[in-house]
Amino acid sequence: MRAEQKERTRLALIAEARRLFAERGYADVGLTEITAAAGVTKGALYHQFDGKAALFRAVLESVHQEVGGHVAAAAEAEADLWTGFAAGCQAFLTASTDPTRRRILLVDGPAVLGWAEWRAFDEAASAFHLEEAVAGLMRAGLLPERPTAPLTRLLSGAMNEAALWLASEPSALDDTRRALTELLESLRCR
Amino acid sequence: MRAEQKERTRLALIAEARRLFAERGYADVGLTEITAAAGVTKGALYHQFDGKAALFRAVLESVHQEVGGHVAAAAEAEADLWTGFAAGCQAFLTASTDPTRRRILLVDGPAVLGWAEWRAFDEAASAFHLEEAVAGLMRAGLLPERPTAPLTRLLSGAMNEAALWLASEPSALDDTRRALTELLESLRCR
DNA sequence: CTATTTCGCATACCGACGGTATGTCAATTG
DNA sequence: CAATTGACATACCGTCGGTATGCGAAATAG
Repeated sequence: MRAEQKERTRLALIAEARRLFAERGYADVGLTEITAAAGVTKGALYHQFDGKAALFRAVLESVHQEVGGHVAAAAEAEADLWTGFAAGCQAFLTASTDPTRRRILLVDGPAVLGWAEWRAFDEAASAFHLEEAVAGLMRAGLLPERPTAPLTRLLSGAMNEAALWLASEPSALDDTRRALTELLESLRCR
Repeated sequence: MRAEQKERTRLALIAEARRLFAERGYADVGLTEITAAAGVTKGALYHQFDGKAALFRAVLESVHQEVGGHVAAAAEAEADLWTGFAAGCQAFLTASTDPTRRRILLVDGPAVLGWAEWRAFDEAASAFHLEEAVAGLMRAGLLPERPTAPLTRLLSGAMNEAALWLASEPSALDDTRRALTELLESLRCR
């Protein structure tokens, strides 16, 4: 079938683009290199995507879905609401630190798509879980009742930055996980 | 004097580049437009800087210095150690939200220079104050004794993200300032 | 089983961009 | 005042993202 062939090309382009973007960054990778790695030509790329930014968007989407999946899985594996929340945060930290995701997700993402669009993706994936969790914890009396959005942004940013930092200081992993746990605990209602 | 002329050209290029980068982002502004706005040609630019990225580096440096100055001024205006810390954080939030700084500092900065180099700039300016403050608060017994670096990164990231978010939700300013204050207070030793 | 259409993709090409090599002229210096 | 420096302009190059067009195989109709 032709549709299968089309999908194969799409997936190959996304996979190779993701690999190269993760290694060297969006700006330093040309379409020629991506298409060559995927075994097609620029014509194929422009048949599948609206341009370089659109290809990046597709890559970012796959990254976001993976991260969101890890976060949700870790959170749901815990019975307790608070424990699930903490586990989700740690899972987010781990998933975002992964070198196949970090740069695409946290560095190039906002710059290429603009922060507003990047945030829309973030919201649809991992940040959605985070804000839902925050809201749930407030309802359960585990966090003080406040507007959820600002706290969610603060927490999201803290974890994003920590993930980037861990890339350059991998030995600080344990300390960082502890610091994150303590930060969350300090917010908890007693 | 010739040196004065050189400095004038440098400053004009930095000023115009900053304005344009802040408005439309690094990738969408060509050197032709920058040099035209500064009243010189590309030759002058390449005489002063090693390239587009080097010009951006100079721009980022000026932004960082401004932010660092605001943070330090706000912190030193308070007599109390903790109050100065909190004021510095709020000042950082305000200074980073400014549209002439936000995009350059928080979005394009990491993408253009790479996160590692961006962080070196951050460290030299505002993050230095932050980590010093955290260390001082631990010595004074106002924060639990822990490794300073992870907590500093978490706080820095939280404020960065909040600043970006405020750009799209300016009405949330008060809520966000409160949320930041409460976050800091919750960390404080009692 | 051919004729025709469809569509995934390759090829060839364009304008614009970042970057470089070279030229020029005023300010400095001895 | 001759020689030199250096701040800058001009002209040019290679490469990139993007577009227009054509081809050939698979799907579909008669």
